Amino acid sequence: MNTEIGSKGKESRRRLLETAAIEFATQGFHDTKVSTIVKKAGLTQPSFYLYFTSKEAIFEELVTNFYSNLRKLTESLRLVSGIEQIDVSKRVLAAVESVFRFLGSDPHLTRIGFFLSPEAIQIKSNLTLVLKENLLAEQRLGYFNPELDMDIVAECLTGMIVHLTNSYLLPGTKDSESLAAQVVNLLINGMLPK
Amino acid sequence: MNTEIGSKGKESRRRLLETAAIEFATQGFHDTKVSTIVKKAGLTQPSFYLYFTSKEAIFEELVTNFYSNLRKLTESLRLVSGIEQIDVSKRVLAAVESVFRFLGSDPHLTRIGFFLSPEAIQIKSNLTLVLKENLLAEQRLGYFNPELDMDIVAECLTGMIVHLTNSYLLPGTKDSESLAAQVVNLLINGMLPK
Amino acid sequence: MNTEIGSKGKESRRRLLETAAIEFATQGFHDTKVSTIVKKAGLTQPSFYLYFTSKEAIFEELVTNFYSNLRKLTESLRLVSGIEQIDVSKRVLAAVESVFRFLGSDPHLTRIGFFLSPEAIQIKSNLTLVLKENLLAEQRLGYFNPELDMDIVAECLTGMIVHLTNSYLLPGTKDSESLAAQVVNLLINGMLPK
Amino acid sequence: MNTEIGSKGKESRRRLLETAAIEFATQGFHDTKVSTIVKKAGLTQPSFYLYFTSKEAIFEELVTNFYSNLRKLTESLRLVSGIEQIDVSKRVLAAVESVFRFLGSDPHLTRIGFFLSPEAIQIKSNLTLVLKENLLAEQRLGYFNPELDMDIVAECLTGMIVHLTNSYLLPGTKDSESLAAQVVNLLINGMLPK
DNA sequence: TATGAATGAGCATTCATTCAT
DNA sequence: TATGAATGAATGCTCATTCAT
Repeated sequence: MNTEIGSKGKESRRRLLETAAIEFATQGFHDTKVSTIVKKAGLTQPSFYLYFTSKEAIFEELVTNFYSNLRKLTESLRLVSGIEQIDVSKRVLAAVESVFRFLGSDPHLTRIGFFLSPEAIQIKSNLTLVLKENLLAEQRLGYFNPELDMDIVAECLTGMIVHLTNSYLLPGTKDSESLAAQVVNLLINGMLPK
Repeated sequence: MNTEIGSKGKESRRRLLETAAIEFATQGFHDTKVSTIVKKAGLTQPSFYLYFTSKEAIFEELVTNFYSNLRKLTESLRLVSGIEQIDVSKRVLAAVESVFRFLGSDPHLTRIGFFLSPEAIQIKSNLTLVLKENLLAEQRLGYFNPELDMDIVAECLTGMIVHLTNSYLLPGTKDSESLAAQVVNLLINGMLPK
Repeated sequence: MNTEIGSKGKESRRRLLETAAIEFATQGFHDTKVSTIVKKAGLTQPSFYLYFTSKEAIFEELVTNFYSNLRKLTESLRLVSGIEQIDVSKRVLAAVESVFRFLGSDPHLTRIGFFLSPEAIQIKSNLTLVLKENLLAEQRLGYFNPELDMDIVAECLTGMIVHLTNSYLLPGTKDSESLAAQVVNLLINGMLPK
Repeated sequence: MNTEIGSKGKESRRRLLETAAIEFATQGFHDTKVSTIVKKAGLTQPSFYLYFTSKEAIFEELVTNFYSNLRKLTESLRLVSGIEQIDVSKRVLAAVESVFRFLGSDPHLTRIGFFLSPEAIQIKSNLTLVLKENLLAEQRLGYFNPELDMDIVAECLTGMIVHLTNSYLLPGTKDSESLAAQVVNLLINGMLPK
């Protein structure tokens, strides 16, 4: 931990992170053994501790990576809301689509951050928050029913996204675009016949 | 060894299940120790194995309990759909409300069955299935937009229910009735202004 | 750690303490392995942790045992000082002799308490203190040179005792009585010819 | 690999020895890590093995340094005994004083040689030996009580010196001169009133 | 029905040491 | 003369589980 890490070390460290992500995502935290990680990364146990202080630490780093990526996404969502778009549906659709695309971009990390980490609740609520803000802005502009409690709406949207991610996106059964389209259509138009 | 369990034994067994449910729900499977369960249940470790063959077994029994309760609920939902009700909203509301009430009735078991068990996906899909069937029936009767893919709608509904359960119901922040009302209103009417 | 310890358990615990004392005394703390202790005590590693929370804990218990035995001795020395004795030499001799006898009674514990434990300094200073008090009492009664700094004298006496214990008593080269006699004679009469 | 050590290398080697002495003296052998030594010496682990074959080796070298310094001292003590001095007390005092001064000159090395090394007993007995020889010479000249067993007297003197070194000299509470004065006075005159 | 005592199997972590450069 | 990277070999400790009573 003392010595500076050169390019070879960085590569080893990267490989450990990558392998660990797969293991954690598929086996869970406890059933993932340090011995397995290093074996699959082509290293030995002591090397692991050259780069990470503990099994907890590498897990936490993965969670943090996911979280900070998610934050970048939510930042961008906040900005997008200002950009002009033809109609509300399209604007919301674009947002939800980008969320699904993000979640599908690194399935292992998503599984870890959303379903395995103790901070999952906090992480999800970060997403909920930005969704709510955008929805509130639209509501103020008169695009949405003013009686809706946007706290709940945002939670519902998060719930749908999380669940569909688990059911269709991570297994690869459906793609981000079609999921987003259906979620947004349902949410905006409701179920009643036209 | 294989003698029938008397009343005292039944009581011990019940206490173990009860304690285990709390521990599993709050600590997770791996961080729950058999030693802790028995200590809190006022027994010793060997006694545990008088009633359960393993730590996995008691966990599985809790999951099974949750699952079979859920099945009873879904059976009742199927029946209810036949019963006459003034309008669609009321019928759907009644269903969603009963689901929330069920999920809130034993929070520890819900947490275990929905969030901790490896069968969580299967269990949720059982709920999704019955929701879908009911929605399909209404759709066939013309109450819902015929273009809606009820598979997705049901998954979305499940997603909302699961997430709100986690965010509001289990922590006790909101009650089943208000949660159900808001979910159903949103789902049926959508977000557009009237 | 939870369950009450019955007679069989007490015996196992005693055996572990006994074995550990030998190992620590002969190998030192770090070179004593828990695996060795349990093997020599006829047990397995987990059993060790049934009775002691850690390797540090069993070591500390041995140190504490030594220390509390020593305290009993020093208490008795304090009392003895009141008892009438023919002359000073005899009184001092009796005290020093009892110290040597104590130190020789459990050589392993003595080695641990005096030479291996981090509290060794404190433990020795406890002995020094009681020696000083007794010497001071005699000095006040006019039996000793009033110019002597009894702090230093007591430290010197402790130093002699500790060193001779290490050089002659623990190896078994000389016995308590002769060691005490020579130390006391030297200390009281000095080296000058009569 | 086997090249001579240049001035830069000598400096590194010296720094390692110096740092190691501090670490060993304050942490003990096992709790001193090679990684810590090199870090504090501003080097890396492989460099350590450029100068010392093992952790044991550097420790041994420190012990040897102490031992050979001590031998120089004992040689000088042997010589001094021939030099004329006004009276016995002064001669003995000079000897004890020089011992204390030596022991106080490099506290870390003293701690290592006297209290940490496995050869501590042998090292101390070297000191004891020369003290005994000097005392015996004086005794033969009639300056000391002919009945005294000089083996024991020398051991006692060593014990006092060692203990006072630990209690007062190394902590810096008292200086060599006053310690020597009190030890010698006590030893020569004894405790009885004049 | 219950328990005091014991254990097999495993796991994270540490550290002195070395290889290749 | 120096170091980034890596490792062999241990070791303390935990936990679910069982034996004998």
